[in-house]
Amino acid sequence: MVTIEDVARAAGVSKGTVSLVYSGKRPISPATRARVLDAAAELDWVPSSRARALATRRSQTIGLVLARDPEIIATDSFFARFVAGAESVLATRSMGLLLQVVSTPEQERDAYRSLARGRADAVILTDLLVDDPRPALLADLRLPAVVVGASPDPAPHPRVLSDDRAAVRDVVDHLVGLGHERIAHVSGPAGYVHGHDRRAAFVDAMAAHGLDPALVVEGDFSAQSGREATARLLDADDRPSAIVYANDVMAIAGLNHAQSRGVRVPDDLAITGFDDIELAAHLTPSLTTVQTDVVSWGRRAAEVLLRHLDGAVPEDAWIAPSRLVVRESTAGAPAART
Amino acid sequence: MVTIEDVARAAGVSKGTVSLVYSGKRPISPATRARVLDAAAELDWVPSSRARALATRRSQTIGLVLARDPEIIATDSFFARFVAGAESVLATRSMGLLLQVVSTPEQERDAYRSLARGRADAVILTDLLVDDPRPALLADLRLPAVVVGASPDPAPHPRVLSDDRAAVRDVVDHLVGLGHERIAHVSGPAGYVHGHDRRAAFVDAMAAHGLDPALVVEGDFSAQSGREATARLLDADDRPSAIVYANDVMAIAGLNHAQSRGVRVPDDLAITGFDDIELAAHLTPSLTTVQTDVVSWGRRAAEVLLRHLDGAVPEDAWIAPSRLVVRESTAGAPAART
DNA sequence: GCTTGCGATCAAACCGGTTTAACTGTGGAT
DNA sequence: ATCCACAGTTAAACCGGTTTGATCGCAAGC
Repeated sequence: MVTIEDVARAAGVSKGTVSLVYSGKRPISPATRARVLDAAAELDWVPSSRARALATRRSQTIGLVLARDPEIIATDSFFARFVAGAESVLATRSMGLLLQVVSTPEQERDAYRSLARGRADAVILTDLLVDDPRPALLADLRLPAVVVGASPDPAPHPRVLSDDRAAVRDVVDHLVGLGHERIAHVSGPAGYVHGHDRRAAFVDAMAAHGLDPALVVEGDFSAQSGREATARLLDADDRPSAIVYANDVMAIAGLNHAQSRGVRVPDDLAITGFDDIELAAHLTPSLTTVQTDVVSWGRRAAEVLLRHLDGAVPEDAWIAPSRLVVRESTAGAPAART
Repeated sequence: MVTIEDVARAAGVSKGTVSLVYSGKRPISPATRARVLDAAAELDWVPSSRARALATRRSQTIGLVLARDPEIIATDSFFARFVAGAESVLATRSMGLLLQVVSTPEQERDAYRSLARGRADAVILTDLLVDDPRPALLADLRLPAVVVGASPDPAPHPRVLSDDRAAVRDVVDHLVGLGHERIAHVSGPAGYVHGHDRRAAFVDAMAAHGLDPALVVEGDFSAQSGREATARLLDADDRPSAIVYANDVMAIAGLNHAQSRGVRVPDDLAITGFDDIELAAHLTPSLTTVQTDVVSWGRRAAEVLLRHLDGAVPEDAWIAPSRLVVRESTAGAPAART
């Protein structure tokens, strides 16, 4: 394996000089620079990132720890889009994204500790729990971080935020505008901040219209749970004329379940999703949903972190608010109730 | 930052001894071991992975370079499931998965070079192109690798394989069994080995039944392309009575397009997908498809790589063959043709 | 003519671990 | 009593870069 020493020898300089040629931290004469670069090219030398990481105390890596069951990550469209967005920014600095999937709280703690001890320069925190121990842990480990999505307000870390409340309000306004009054909500897991927040936004929006926001069922973002929640709502005495789902997957499963028991969508039941996954536009009926720009979330998170690492004062970043996309699943007024 | 030196001092031993306590490469007396562990716990010390990486020439990291447009990665269900599977194995050795997304061939080359220079101990190769330069590049860089899915036969790297041909044959057999004769195929991009192979398998299976395998349209796995390919097939003079899609997303988009022009599924047109994504079972009609265990792919790929790194002779691994899952989109015999 | 200043370079220390060759003390064999 | 084997430990070299204080040659300033 060829080292900086070999390059230095070939160019007739010291290794310090070779290093300076690459870092540019001190002036180097054009002649020397050329000799060094030639020698490096000749020997096909690339600096060892391991050695560089040790010397600079930077590993050029951002950590992302996912504390979920692998199967759930798999079905979650958020994950892949977010990672793609973050990477598109990190790549410009030739930084990498180090993924770790853990299943127990101890594993999670260890993962963050090992990241803090040199595997990563900073981490991205997603899926915040209502009482999440991680911000405190990271502050303790002195590991720079960015929090994606809402987090408790006196935030120790910069955040990437988007106004979901407005989008939820738009959805409810849209349905009310069509004449719906009994509107139900299938939420995400209440333990998560975003699930919690969207549900609160739904309750608020309903209250703003003087409607009863009691029809809320908790789901877990899976198709299975969307189907079950829908069944529960349709079995109720006074079934809703519209259901607002916290993501598209649950909405699609609900849509299908409704159709399978002869409930017509949108005539008997209006349905809205959240995310705007690729398939939402390709269903029968196509799905009214809220378009979230998850790729931008990833991009912004990476940007915030890079600025942070560059020494700037960490600042929250806002994403353009999610946008309601009206399609067929909410077309027309609700059928007259009996 | 507390170092191994501090721990050694606190325990009254040399740093070499501290190191040996953790690596277990030489016998250490129980008394010393206890003193060292106590001191480490007291000081809250965890070995620096950067220093360890330099000294051991191992970074405890597997690289995964994705040469695709970020937006496409996002829609691909393969990616998240595969990563989850791989991580579930790597986690047991506290290894990480380093992701890099690149968009140009030069970036790709650089990414692999930098991985080879210490960022990763090995890499996973997915989405092989028909004439992929990467196996040769990696061999050149002396970077251990595992290839996921088919690869040209005198393979320089161990592979993780699954018999897609059999699954495609099952699909065709199933449709022929129902009485279909004009069966079309919407393939994946022909530049990819797996897309190429599945298409070849389709052609073979049709030939085995003495049927004309000419109705093949190339797609790119996106919903958009599924819809367009379907439109083209349904516009043809002699439209097919069944369409075999190379993935579920294209199949669902095709299903929707057919329905939107009044073609009944499965009565007028039978449809099959490939992947068995979560939503496939939750559509109207639910989708007949091929269940691929992508999580296992990821798991096996990681296992092969770890064994390789442990010094074992690299060996190909086989995944249980994909399984046909019959649902409503192919129910019943085709309507009588006019 | 002698300092002063400065651009260019070098040697050595350093980052924080692992690994090796050598050393010590103890008990068993001869 | 002497030698040997061996478990337990250490000091020092090493991994491959970066960074710093010192050095050197040379032109400008007085």
